[in-house]
Amino acid sequence: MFSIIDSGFTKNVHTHCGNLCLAHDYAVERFLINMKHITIKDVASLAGVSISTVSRYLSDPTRIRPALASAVRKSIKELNYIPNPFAQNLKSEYTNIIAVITPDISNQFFSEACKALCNIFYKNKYFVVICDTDDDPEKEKYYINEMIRSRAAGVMLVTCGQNTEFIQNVVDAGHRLILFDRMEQNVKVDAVCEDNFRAGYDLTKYLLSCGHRSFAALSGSEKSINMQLINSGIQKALEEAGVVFENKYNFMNIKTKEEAASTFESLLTYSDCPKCIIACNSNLLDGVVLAANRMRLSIPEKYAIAGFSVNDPRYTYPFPVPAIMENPALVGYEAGELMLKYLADKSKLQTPKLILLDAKLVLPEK
Amino acid sequence: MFSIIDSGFTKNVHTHCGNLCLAHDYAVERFLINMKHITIKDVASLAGVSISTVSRYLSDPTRIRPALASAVRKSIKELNYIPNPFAQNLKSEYTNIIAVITPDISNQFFSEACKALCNIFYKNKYFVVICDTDDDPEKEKYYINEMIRSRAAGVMLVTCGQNTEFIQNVVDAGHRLILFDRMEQNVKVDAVCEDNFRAGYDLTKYLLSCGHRSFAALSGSEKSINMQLINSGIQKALEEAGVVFENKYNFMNIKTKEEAASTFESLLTYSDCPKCIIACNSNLLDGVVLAANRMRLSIPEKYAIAGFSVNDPRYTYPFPVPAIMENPALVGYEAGELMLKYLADKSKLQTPKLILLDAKLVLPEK
DNA sequence: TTGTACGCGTTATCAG
DNA sequence: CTGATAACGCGTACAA
Repeated sequence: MFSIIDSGFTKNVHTHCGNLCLAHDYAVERFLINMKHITIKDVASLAGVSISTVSRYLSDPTRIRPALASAVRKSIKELNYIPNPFAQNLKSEYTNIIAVITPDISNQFFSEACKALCNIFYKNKYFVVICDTDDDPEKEKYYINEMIRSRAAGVMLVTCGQNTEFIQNVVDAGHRLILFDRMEQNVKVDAVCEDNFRAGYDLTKYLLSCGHRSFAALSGSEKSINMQLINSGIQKALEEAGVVFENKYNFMNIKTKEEAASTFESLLTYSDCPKCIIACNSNLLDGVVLAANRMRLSIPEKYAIAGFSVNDPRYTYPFPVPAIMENPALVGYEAGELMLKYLADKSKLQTPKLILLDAKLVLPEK
Repeated sequence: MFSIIDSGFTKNVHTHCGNLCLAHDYAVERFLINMKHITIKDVASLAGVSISTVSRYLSDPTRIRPALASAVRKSIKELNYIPNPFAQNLKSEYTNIIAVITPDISNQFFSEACKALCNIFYKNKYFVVICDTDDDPEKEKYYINEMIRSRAAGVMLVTCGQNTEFIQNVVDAGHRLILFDRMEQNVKVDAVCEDNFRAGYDLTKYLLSCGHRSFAALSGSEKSINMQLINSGIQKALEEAGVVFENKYNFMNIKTKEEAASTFESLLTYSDCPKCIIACNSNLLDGVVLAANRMRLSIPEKYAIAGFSVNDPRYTYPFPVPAIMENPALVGYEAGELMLKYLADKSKLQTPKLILLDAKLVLPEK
């Protein structure tokens, strides 16, 4: 990595496997005392061949005479030689770096998506670098710039939503960038997202079909595109059913699990408390369930709890909770596949597409 | 980044902020059509100055005549110039890359530790790169090798425990490597870990003080150093109290939350089922709590559940659960601070230390 | 098949 | 204060 895509891995086979286990005194001395890295020149002179012979050996050991090859191999082991990726890249201008830029690596959704991306790119001989932006637009810009500067082969981004123009310019400049999880409606860029509008709609339709008519909703940041889409979906379903959704029961900008729990608890003190509570993300759903457990509420007899979850609700909650099961691994996988397709195609300019993954409504078992 | 530590950031100030927003046709054309990056040479010729003048401008704009400085600035903007980090590093041999190598980024403990590391290094102008090894020794070796190859300034590693010799050699070769969360008892290397032996001991002592005398334990992989330490701690406390811990109630190698739940459920069918269940990691504790909720068990009246949790048990579980509260952010923070100290000291060889962070036993509120 | 020599983009040294 | 030039380590035409 940080090296040429097509030959970097071949080289590793010959030069890296276990090298460090055989650190020769000479190499250690040069490194520790002179702080000087072993170069191809050292290898060449020790092996008694020219630099190019070593270079050739690295790219394909069969291209040189067997006798020299073994001398070179010995020399490489002896000196514990590791090719300098910066010099390699200076020539090639290509790297196998894939940057994954997410707002919050400690969020289960993103960490699972990252995991999927790591796996898919590892298999395809790319090197994944994960960055955490804290949903800070400046940090996001910084990391994107740095990854472009590093000649990353591609950038997978979950944007905070406040770098619209910047992202458009990056894409226009010809860099391979794919959004995942969060779309940007005004940017011509590829994106792989879950269909959150549909998810909100489907879930609400189902709850209506169960006979529910009074709803409360808890959601995260109102700036979040996904929260907006989910809310639109919920609204649409309710409108179609002619159910009025009182605004005072639409709790926005709830950040933590505990905040969700206490919101639900205080909601229960209302005389006209809705019977069906929708939590619009995994964290909030956990919070609502926590509160229900604390209060030993009868679910789903007295109240119905529904929402969005990263985990399978059937095996996560102690009572029936119909929920849209998010699939971060699938989002990561699909986004990764799309990136791989672009990396394989040399063509850079394509009509950007928006891939919407189906929302999966998981119902309680009978 | 992937650039010189001391000057990379200064440069960013002048060259990167918002550059991409002003992509000039010329640059776009050169990049898209010729696939040729803009170099310092282009900037120099457009500005009508020499390469060295531009280079000087980049490192310190005040070092050249104001008139030329503004010409250079204009040229840089016009061409949307971004210094090539590979060329920079080829000269300097130093990077500000910090590699964070973890077994499973989707595990909450590690993702929170990574988050802490990202923050601390971002503040200190280092660039964090996260890698996921899946607890595969080969992947672990691969990533360590690649990061060394990339001249990473430091490597923060959560090892799978099967690369003992390899890690020792890396450290001996003078690379800055720090272990966190999991120690290696036979390697002379710095490590920052939670005191899991003490944690197991303290938790068990507390449970004994509550009057419990019959225990069951659920734990993860028996190969895991942390599981071993926790178990030793538990055993020690029990021995001291003269309580016999029946081996058949020591359930090892439980992997998933659901497996923990069903283990507990089947345990309840035993006629002599222990009254106190200890779950040795966060996931397993969640599973046991899930089962208890499902079965509406009276906790802590009929059974006591205790264990290890990443989250504050008082706000996570609907009933009292005494637990060792793991603190991944602190582990990350302390490990990061230690690395920063080493990076500041130029001295490379130190007696390695093992920093054990205190286990925090969180008791239910009265 | 092997070696020489040049260039990649940058920084640093040295002359002017 | 500025410009020419020599490195940095590697890959590769080109020459032998």
